[in-house]
Amino acid sequence: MVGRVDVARRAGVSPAVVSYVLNGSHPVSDETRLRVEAAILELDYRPNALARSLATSRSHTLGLLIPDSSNPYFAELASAVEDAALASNLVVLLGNGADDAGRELGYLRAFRDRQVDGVIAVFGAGFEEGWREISKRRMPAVSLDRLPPGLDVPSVVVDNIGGARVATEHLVEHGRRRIACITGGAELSSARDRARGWSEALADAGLVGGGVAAGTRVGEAQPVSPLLSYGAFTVDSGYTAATELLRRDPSVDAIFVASDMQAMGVLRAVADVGRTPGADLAIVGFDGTKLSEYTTPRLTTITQPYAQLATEAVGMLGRIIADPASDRAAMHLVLPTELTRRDTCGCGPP
Amino acid sequence: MVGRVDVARRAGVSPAVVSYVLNGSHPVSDETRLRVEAAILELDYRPNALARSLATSRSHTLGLLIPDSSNPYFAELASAVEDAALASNLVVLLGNGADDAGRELGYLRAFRDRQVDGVIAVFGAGFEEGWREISKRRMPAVSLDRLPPGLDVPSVVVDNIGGARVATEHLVEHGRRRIACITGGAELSSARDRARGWSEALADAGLVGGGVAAGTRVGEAQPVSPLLSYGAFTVDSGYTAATELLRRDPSVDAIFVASDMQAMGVLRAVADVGRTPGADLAIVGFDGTKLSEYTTPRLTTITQPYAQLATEAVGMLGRIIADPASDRAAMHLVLPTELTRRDTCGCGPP
DNA sequence: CTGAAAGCGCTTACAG
DNA sequence: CTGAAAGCGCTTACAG
Repeated sequence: MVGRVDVARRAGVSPAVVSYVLNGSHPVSDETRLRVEAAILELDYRPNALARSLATSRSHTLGLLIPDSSNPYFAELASAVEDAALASNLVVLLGNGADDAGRELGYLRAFRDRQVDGVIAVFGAGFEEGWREISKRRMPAVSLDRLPPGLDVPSVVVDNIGGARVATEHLVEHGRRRIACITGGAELSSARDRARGWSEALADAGLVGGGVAAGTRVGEAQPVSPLLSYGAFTVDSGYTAATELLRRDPSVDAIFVASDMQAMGVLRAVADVGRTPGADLAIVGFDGTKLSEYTTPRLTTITQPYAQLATEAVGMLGRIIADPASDRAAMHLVLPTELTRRDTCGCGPP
Repeated sequence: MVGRVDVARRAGVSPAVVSYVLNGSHPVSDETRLRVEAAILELDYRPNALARSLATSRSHTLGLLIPDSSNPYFAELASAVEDAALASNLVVLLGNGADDAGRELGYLRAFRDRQVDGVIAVFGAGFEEGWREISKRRMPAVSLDRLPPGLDVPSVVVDNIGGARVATEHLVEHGRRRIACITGGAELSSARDRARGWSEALADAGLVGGGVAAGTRVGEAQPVSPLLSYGAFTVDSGYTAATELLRRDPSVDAIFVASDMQAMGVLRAVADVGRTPGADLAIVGFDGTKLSEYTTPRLTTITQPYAQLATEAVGMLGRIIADPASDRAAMHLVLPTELTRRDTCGCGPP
């Protein structure tokens, strides 16, 4: 492998000078610079990033922790983060926590060992242990998509309560009266806040169904309403929940589903029991994944601003890296969502 | 940050000894080992992987290049690779080529600069330039999911021709006579081979529609049959292609769609024109993504062995890394697919 | 503007 | 079994 020394020799300068022209941090005469640049090109030299990182304490690498990278929603989110990282000249080290606290912690350590400049984490099972590790190691980090239970950490999330309210209100506008909610894991702020928004909207409309034990912490959230079902943000979970819900209470005339993946499962379950989405059962999802546009019928959903979420998260991380002493507790960003009207709510053909 | 020297001081030994117990590569007295281990625990010391890599020339990091990581099929494939990598104690550096040759090359360089132990690549647009870079830099690498046009490189792929044949034959068994094919980009071996399998099955059954300019290279593949449509492995592409196809030729009674994502778009298009999948139009997809189980109607598809593909790819890469002089040209693996019968083919309710 | 030298945090012959 | 020392490939004061 050709190294800096080879370039120096070829250009007839000292190795240090090669670094100087590489980094442009030091004055170099034009004539010398040209010779070195020529040598670099001729030898097709590329500096060893590891050695450089060791010397500079900057790896230009970002650790990204995702709870389930094969889930299309997270895949879209991760892809957006990667784009934003690339724009900041950062390469992504990817960790799929697989909703396992041990695995999440393992990746966090692997990231730290490799001296990532920072991490963007969507924690699953191991939020508390994970964040403790991050704090202990003083790693720059921002929590994306969800908030840790009871911890004050830099975060970028969407207005889950607001989005869920809009979704539910839209269902109410369509004349629905018995509106259920199928959401994700009760330990996730995103899942709980979406249930909360649904609950609040119902209360405002004078409808029954509310009561989510709002503001609860891990373990405390209970499906206090028979119309509310906690599960997981997966297709299977949505399928199971809807099957169960419709069996238990056929009078349900609408469902706010807190993720598109679950909504796809719900659509399947609804077809199984012979109901017609958009007609005798209105449905609104959450996420606005690319796929939501192609379901049959088309899914009405709450669209998240992926690119913006990613850009803001990377930006926030950049600020923390630049100024480690910055007040991280004050870094919280909540982005708005948007209602995308399609067919399952009743706006279009069933 | 606590370093090896701190541990050494605390344990009352030389820094070298800390390395010895860390790596277990050198004899150390039990008593000393215990003292060092205690110091490591007390100081919560973790070795700097960058420094270690610089000294050992092994980064325990793998570069994974994906053409579109937000596409659910690739997300599942990437996730499988990550699992396999983890099992081999490798962390994944992820690059989303975004079907852009320049971006692919950029990631390849970023991987090399960071001294990845090897790369697993699913090339999009820049197969040739990308592989040239890999060869020039002598990076251990294996091509996953597709073969480069005209290049002999280590690869792990699925039996695309065979799978497509099975899919098409199944359609024939259902009594279909006018069977179209919607596939991916004509420059991709996977897309071409699936079209080829379809064509061969038609010929075997004495049906019209064949002719894919089989064995073609980039740019030469032409949609020689009006029943064959090249596009891209995305939902939108599938939607567009099916809309166009059904408008042009309403007599089509079946479609073999070469990817599940496209099939989801096809399902949407079919609903738009008022046809009924599984009844007056049979459909079989390809990939066996998790989502395919939840479409309405349920998608019959050719299932790929994700975990096995990933494990074999990582294993092959491991062999190349272990023995750089190994005969890479001889490393080719083709795994079988499986027909998953559901509803869109006519086996189940429409 | 240029270069010798120390340092980044490890590994690993080699000598003792 | 233990340790001093060279080396991995860079960066960056510091002196000239």
